[in-house]
Amino acid sequence: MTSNSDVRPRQRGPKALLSRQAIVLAALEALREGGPAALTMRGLAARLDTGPASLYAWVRNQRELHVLVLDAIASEVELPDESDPPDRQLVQLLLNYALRLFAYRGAAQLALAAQPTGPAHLDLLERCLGLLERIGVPQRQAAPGLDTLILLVTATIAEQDTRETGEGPETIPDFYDAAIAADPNRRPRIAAGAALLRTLDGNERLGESIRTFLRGLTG
Amino acid sequence: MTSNSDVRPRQRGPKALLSRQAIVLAALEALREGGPAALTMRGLAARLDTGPASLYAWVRNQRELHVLVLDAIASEVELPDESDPPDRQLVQLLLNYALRLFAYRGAAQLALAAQPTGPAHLDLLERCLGLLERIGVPQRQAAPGLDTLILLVTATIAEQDTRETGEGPETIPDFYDAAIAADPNRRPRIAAGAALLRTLDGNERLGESIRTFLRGLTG
DNA sequence: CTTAACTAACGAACGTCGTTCGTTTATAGT
DNA sequence: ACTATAAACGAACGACGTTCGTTAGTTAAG
Repeated sequence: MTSNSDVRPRQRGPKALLSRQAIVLAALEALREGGPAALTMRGLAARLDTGPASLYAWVRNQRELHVLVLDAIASEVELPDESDPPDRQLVQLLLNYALRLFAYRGAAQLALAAQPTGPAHLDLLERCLGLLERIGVPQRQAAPGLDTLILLVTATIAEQDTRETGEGPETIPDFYDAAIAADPNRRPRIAAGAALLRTLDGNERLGESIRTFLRGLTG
Repeated sequence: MTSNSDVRPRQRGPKALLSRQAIVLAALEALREGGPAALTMRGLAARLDTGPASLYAWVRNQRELHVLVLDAIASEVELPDESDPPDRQLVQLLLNYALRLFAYRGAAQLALAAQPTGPAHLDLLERCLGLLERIGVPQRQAAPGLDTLILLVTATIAEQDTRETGEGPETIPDFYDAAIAADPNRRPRIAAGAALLRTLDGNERLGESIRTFLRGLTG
C-alpha cells in the first residue's frame, strides 16, 4: 500500500528534502495555523520553500493530499478508557474524533467532501462497530447507524468551523440574529429557540446529539 | 427586507433585462443542469448573455447568491398532509426538504457552508418546531434537536451529491471498495457492514436516520 | 576519472476562478 | 433637446490547481 512512502528524494540544494510525509505534515501545520484557506498547493509549496510543481512529484493532486491529511488526523484520535462501559466509550471516541477535526480548522469540510478511506479511519470505524455490537445494537442497524453518527460529528464540526471562520464582519447576518430578528409574532418558536441555542455549548450539544441518536438506536 | 427585489433595470439592448430574480432563476437552472461546478459567476453570466461584472450590480458576491438560491429552494418544499399525525408530518417534511436539495445537485453543500437564514427557511423551521411541540418534545430539546435533524438531512444529501459527482473514473477508491477490500480478518465488522450498506436505498436510509433520532428525542 | 542515465526539483506558463475599476450607453425627468 | 442617473459592459488583477519542458544533483558504468 504505502510501501513507497520511505522513498527519499536525493536532496538537491542545502534545503529541500521533500517527501510525502513532509508535505502532509506541512499541510497539517497550515491547516492548524491558517485554516482551510491556507491549504493551497501554492501556499504549501511556499511553506516548504519550493514551487507548487514540486509537490506533484509526491502527491497526485490536491484531492489525494486531502485524503492523506484526513487519515493523518484520524490517526491522532485518542482512544477511550477500555474499562468504561461500551456506550460511554463510544460517545467518548466520537467526541475525541470531533476534537481532532476541530483542532484542524477546515478538516471537517474536507471529510464531508471526500469521505476518508485510509487505514486509520477504517480502524476507527471498526472500533466503533465493535462498541456498537457490545452495546447491543442489531447488526442490521449498526453500519447505517455508525455512518449517520460519523456524519453527525463531521457535519457539526464543519458547521462550527464555517461559523467561526466567517471571514470579515461584513458577511451575511448570523443565523441567530436573523432568527431572533424575525417577527416573534409570526414565528414565535424560532425566536425562542434561537435565543436558547445561543446559550448552549457547542461541544456539549454534539454529545447530546450523539446520545440522543444512540438512544433511538438502542431503545 | 427584499423590498427592492421589484426594481427593474432599464433594459439596454434587445436582450438583457437582468434582475435579482432572473439571476437566481438562472442559478437554479445551472445547478439543476450542471451541478455545483456550473454555479460560477462567469458561467452564470454567460447563461444570461452578459459578462460577469454585470451580476455584481444585483448581487453583492457569490456568497449572497448562494443564500438567495438556497432560500429559493426552500420555498419549493412541498408541505405534508396536515391530517397526518404530527410525527409522520415532520418526517415527511424533512424528506421533502431533502428531495428539493437533491434536485439541485450541490445545493446541500452550499447549505452546509452558509446556513440559510432566508424567510422561506425560517418558515420551514417554524413549522418543524410546531410539529415537534405537538409530538411532545420538551421545548428545551426542540430547538437543538431540530438543528441536528436539519444538519442530518443536509449532510446526508451533500454526501450523496459528492459521491455521485465523483468526477472521472480515476478518483480515490470508493469507500465501500476500500472497506470491503480491507482484510476481513483484521477488520471483520467493516467488511460485513460495507457490503450491507451498499444494498440500502439512500432515501430510505435518511428516513430511518430521522426516525431513529426522533425516537431518541421522544423516548 | 570521465561520462551516461536517472530523477527530484524547478521556472514558467495555461486556463479558470471571484471580484473590481472605469467607461459606455440607454432610459427618465426636465 | 439636454442632462442626470444608473444599468451594463470590457478589461484587467490576483489567486487558484495543474502541466510541460528543463535543470541539476546523484549514482552507476566504462
